[in-house]
Amino acid sequence: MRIKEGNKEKDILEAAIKVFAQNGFHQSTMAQISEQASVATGSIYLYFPNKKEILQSIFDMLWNNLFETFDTVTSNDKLSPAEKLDGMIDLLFDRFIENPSLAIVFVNEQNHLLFDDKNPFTNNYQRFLDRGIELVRNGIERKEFWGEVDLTIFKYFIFGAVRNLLHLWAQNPDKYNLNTIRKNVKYLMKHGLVA
Amino acid sequence: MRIKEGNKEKDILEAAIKVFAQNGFHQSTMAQISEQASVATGSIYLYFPNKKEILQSIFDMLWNNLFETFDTVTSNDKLSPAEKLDGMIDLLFDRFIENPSLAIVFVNEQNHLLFDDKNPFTNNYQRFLDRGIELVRNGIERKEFWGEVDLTIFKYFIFGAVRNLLHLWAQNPDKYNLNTIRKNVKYLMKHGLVA
Amino acid sequence: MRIKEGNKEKDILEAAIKVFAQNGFHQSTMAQISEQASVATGSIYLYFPNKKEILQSIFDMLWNNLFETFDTVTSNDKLSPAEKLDGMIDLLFDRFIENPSLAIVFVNEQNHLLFDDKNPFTNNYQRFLDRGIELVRNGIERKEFWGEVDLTIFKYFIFGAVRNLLHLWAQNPDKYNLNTIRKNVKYLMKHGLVA
Amino acid sequence: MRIKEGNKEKDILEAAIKVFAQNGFHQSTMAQISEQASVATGSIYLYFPNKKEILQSIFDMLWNNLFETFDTVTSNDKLSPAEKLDGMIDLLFDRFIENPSLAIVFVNEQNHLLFDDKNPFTNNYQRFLDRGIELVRNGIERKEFWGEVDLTIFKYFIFGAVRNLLHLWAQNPDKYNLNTIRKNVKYLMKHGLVA
DNA sequence: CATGAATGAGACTTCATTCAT
DNA sequence: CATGAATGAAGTCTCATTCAT
Repeated sequence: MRIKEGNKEKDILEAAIKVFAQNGFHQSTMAQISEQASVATGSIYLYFPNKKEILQSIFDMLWNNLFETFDTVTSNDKLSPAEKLDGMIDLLFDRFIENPSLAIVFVNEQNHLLFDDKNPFTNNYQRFLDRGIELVRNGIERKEFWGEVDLTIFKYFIFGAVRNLLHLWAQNPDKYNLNTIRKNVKYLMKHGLVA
Repeated sequence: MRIKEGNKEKDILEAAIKVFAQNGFHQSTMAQISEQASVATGSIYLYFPNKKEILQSIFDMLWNNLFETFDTVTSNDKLSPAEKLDGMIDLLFDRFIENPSLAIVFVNEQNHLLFDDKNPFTNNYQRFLDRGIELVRNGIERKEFWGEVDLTIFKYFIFGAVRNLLHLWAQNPDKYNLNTIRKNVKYLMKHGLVA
Repeated sequence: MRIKEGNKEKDILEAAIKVFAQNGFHQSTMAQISEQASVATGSIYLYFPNKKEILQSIFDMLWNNLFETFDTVTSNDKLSPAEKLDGMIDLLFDRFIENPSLAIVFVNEQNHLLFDDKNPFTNNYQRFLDRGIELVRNGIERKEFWGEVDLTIFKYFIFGAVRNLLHLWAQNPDKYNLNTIRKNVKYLMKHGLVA
Repeated sequence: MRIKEGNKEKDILEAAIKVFAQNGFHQSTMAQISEQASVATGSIYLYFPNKKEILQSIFDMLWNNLFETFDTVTSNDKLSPAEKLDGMIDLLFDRFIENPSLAIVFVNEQNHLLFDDKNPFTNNYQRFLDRGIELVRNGIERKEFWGEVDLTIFKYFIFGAVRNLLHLWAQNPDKYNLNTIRKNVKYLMKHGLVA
């Protein structure tokens, strides 16, 4: 038999990320993905039941991955809530810094999946964000954060901001310096615009 | 005489907003739009050359509209830069408060258009945002705002945040109070999380 | 608008009968049908939701039609049960005599539909056969028919015999004379082989 | 040593019969057959050149088998033509009584093969039936059978009847008693419906 | 001999767009 | 202007067959 050599599933996933990033999910065809992955079109279906599931898998991978690394940030008891929040920002940025295409897919296509049906990945996605919220709640209790902030609103506020900046960067990784972006985000998140 | 020929173009546009909001641009069909607009499918092509141009027009309308109302906020010389920024936030939120569907389309589909080709609307969209940037620059000069902030980054930061919160609200207008969201946004934008 | 001229639905149905007869249902493609009907492939879907439904419609038409003409045979009270059965044989043969292709489709493809799901046409198909059974039951009560015969078995016996003979004829309408076949069927049904 | 290499060809054939009976020839996949046979998909091609040939082989086997046992019935000179015909009916029914799946395949798929190309099995199939015809001709000569009967027509008549009844039974072997069916067939074949 | 991953041709179906009325 | 039937290109997915191991 022809042994499943290499990691064709991973090849396909990476090809899909590139293609989705370039054309958007709906403009991308299975043929494009298979070509990018140097694989026959039909072979994709050995690994994924359909096109949507490929996108799904990309996000599953992303959030599982992110969620797993979460503890590396928060387990350190010496850090203040604010520092831990900074750590989460770093986690996100670090995850994408090697892969701008993934950032673009993340920014553009996640909504397509979010409200469709109960997706398993939603769990880790939401769970990740909710851990962040815990940090904020903690900071409020310690009087380090402003007590009037609505936690859910903050969650969407900062997540939207980060997402949009990732998009800006990913669209043109050479033009914007991700570390500058990162620094600004951390500052604005904590202190806002007003001097 | 033809009774109430009304404004068929507007009917179509409004129908499209609803349909796009519900299914997303690519999942929406011309047939759905025409039905929602109570118009024959072929009639759409009397007003728009193709499907994409409908989306385009939605954004044109949106940003032209927004850009036009801009002066109402900034012409008042008694207001500080910070107050004017608040005014821009209000402008955005007010624009969507009557039309959650438009908010959803705005949030989900704008990216599809942004990097495609030179779109005319991009002008007013960018122009609107850039006026905001002027305000920030002004505030920095007056030492009211933090001087280290990168203007472009701030632009994307706050725009992403607002966009994501509009999405949250539009998805469930009865659950979240847009004014609470608005208040939080204004505060976080200016003072951040830290007490 | 382009008015639905002629009877395109009927054209497609007739084309499908020809194509199905020639290649069998599964070997037939929508493209073949559309070509035979002088219609664009996509147009078929204006009239039928999918390929299987075309086959379905063929049988619906066939059996509804047959069932409707049934009374012309049985309402005549002067006829004996045997004569009425002969009349049913005639009904069947007459239905196909103008359309050998329909006979072939009928013989080859009906089974594909029969056990799939509850098909509406099954009703008229079964109803037609069951009317025949009523005639037999009647004949038995009058002592005109052999009392030991199992009605269901007879139903399948004679129906299978007729079907197979229709196939023989339809495959080569010029070689076999349908009236000769018909005469033999009637005789064998009633008196069997033994002198 | 390779334990029980058994007869893989036979395994595949039997698996195919089951699978074809359940789904029909065209709905059946090579993968289903290989799984049912506990064999790798590719292995099927060591024994059969393609899918159609499997079906072919099933019928070859069936008719060769039937044809071989034929003499057991007709060589007995003490039997009348009518009794010999009964014997042929028995042959057929006995062949299927242990294997309803084979009956279903036989009934549903034989036509697909019959008019395709010159199939070798057609020989034994036709030869078998023609032997039956010889018996009828013989009976006619002896004035035991009705002289007006067209031999070919009778062949298709009785074969269609039997086939349809086998189908009825095979679809639900527990509901219908094959011996009752057999008895009815023999009677109807010889004496018909009329008392 | 045996395996089953890989292939790629081809089928069904959708839908933006056209155009005869 | 308006209509909606008709078009046909294009995309997703299936599956018989091949072939490297």
